[in-house]
Amino acid sequence: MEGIIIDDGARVPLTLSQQAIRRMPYYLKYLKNLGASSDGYISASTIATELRFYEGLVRKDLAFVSSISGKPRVGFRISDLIDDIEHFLGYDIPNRAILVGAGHLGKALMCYKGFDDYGLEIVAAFDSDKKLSGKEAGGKTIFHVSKLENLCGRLNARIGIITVPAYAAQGVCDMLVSGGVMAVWNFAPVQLNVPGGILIQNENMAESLAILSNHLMERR
Amino acid sequence: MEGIIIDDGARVPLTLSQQAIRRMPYYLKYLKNLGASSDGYISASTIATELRFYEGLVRKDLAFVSSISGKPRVGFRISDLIDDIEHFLGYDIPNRAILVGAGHLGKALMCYKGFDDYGLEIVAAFDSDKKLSGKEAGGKTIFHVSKLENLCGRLNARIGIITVPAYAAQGVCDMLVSGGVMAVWNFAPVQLNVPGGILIQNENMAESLAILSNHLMERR
DNA sequence: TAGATTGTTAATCGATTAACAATC
DNA sequence: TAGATTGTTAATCGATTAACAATC
Repeated sequence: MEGIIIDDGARVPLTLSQQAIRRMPYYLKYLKNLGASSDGYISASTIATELRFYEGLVRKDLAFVSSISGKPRVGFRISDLIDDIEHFLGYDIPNRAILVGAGHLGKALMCYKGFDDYGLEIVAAFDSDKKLSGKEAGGKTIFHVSKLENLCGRLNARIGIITVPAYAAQGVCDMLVSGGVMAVWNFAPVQLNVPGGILIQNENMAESLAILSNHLMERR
Repeated sequence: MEGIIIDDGARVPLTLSQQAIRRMPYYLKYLKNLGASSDGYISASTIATELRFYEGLVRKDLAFVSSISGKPRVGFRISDLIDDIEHFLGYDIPNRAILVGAGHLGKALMCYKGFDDYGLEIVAAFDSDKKLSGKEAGGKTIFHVSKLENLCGRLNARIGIITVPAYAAQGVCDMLVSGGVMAVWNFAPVQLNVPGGILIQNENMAESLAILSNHLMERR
């Protein structure tokens, strides 16, 4: 089993699985909602019960991100856990992003206030429609897509968000990569090709709809 | 190994894994894009290369949804595959849905044209803001949320789409369930509780952002 | 102390990946 | 025939789940 061995012989995996990373926002949200009592303590067992995860799973997840061990009979200090998870997820250092495709979905994302909580900051948007150039949505300016590669680096954007139609997505992706982004959040229903080291995170609603539809089929 | 044994002794799994279901829209999209040559044939090997899946995986997936076997040296008839996948996903019988929460994201979904392709039809929307009652977006009427439970059944909606803030999501979910939906597409960042038999499909952007942010952390 | 909670180790499960035999 | 493609079987991998020993 892969892992690093630290001083006292304990063994910790080198990286957290994607699924485990996906669980982190749920822990964070739950812990933050405890709010008032946030100078208190909480046990992994309680978290597991509330979120319907297995206890061992929660313990493993927390052991990985937590800077300190939980105390037997007491649990973890809530405020410490919150800090540790936010640090692990990098929410303390906001990630700058540019968005391409200022249609309905693109504008909805530009207007969404909640990204602050997730350390995401959309700094500008781009669209191929010249009528949109110079317009604003959610307080962010929309530029013509021809300015993308130039502005991307100057804006210091590390994330590109793609909300264009499927047929245009690969072209946009290439521009984002040459503009210097290191991760792409792709809402278009296509598999994008990128050089190694660039992360593609697909938010493909077609996937979700496939699961929903399949479930309804089975219920007939 | 679980499975049913059919006449000729071949063994086929009873259900397709969630991951496999998620791959279906990619197959479908790719096959449809072949367009012009769609009275032709295609091999699983070609599909695998194009979509960057393993050959065996593609074969297993296609064997499950395809009504007929592929022919050695020839492959599958494209139009047959398209029909089979659309049938498997239930895209030939549109699923009626109601949406709750006509904010930016809710409106974006109401205005999105692409759902036709995925067999989803949003028939109405609901919001707690009385100023929105009677308004329209994407050609669909917005009703006050107090009418939800009554209208849900009458509209024959089987899917409920939740685009309200996190704190309101569970309440909305309960209404949808008592209104008779059998599946919930949840955009709020919370784990919803539902009775057995109801499917919850989470579209939690916080999960994706966690992965993006974690990747950028590691690149530093 | 007894017991709640911790972290760890081993077993199970399921999907992916690789290797192979069958078919036209 | 030789070879491309098929479907199947076995090996690998990794995550979840269960069981357990350690700690205050």
